[in-house]
Amino acid sequence: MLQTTIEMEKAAVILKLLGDKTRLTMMKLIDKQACCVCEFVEIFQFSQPSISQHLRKLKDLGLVNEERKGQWIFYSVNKSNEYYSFMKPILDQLPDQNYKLKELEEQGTRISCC
Amino acid sequence: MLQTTIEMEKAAVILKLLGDKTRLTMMKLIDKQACCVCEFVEIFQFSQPSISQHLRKLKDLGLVNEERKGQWIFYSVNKSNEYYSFMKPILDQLPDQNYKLKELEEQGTRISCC
DNA sequence: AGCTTATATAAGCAAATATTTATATAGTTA
DNA sequence: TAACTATATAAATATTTGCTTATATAAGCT
Repeated sequence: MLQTTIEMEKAAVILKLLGDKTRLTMMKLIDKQACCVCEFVEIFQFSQPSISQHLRKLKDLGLVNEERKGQWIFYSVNKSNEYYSFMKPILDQLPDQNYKLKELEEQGTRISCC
Repeated sequence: MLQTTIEMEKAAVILKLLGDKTRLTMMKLIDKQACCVCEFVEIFQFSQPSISQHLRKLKDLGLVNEERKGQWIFYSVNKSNEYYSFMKPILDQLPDQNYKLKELEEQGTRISCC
């Protein structure tokens, strides 16, 4: 079975993006289901612009999809991106992060959007 | 088949280290055979301290082994490190970098050590 | 021992990155 | 249309990173 390869330059850029705990957790979360910005703000306890800028970087590489639903914008992993197969084994080895969403629900902090 | 997981914190740290093109290329090279510092200096055209500092970071996480042979120190991927299985699928998807060593040989720039 | 070669460490600096506050845009609702 | 909510963008700033030069350490050679 011939292993598909990725350009070194591109691989490094993607790994650098994933090498930030916030973005890595985001990607693991939205690999399973779409999340909106306000959820991330709650989960990570960073300012909204900070969250938006992380998402922007992921979007600039095409790693995520955004879908507007009314005033909310939902982000999810773009599984048809050419580099998804490169990232998949990484994401698969990460522990499930959905408990973070569950926590929000329990706190009742999970906002109107979801 | 249960997928082994890695702590998020640790995963992010490792990905950040691999998210540098120099270190990523180093790791791909020494996944196959040990290389010494002087080779890296030739390959990457950075100062020797710069190379040593990259290697130091990899060593601090236990990702590489160092073996002294006389005045040279050879570095190789530490395959018995607990996180090697996390990195392996990444390294496997990278294009082979051994042509860089071949180039050194052809130039005759490949130093005494090897 | 003294010189040379290979590597590591320390210190300084420049570039890149991530955060914040302030402001703009876009959609929703009264 | 005016007020409100969600998100994006811009600008300022703090932190981190990676490089360089200078210096230290360690091994080999004469």
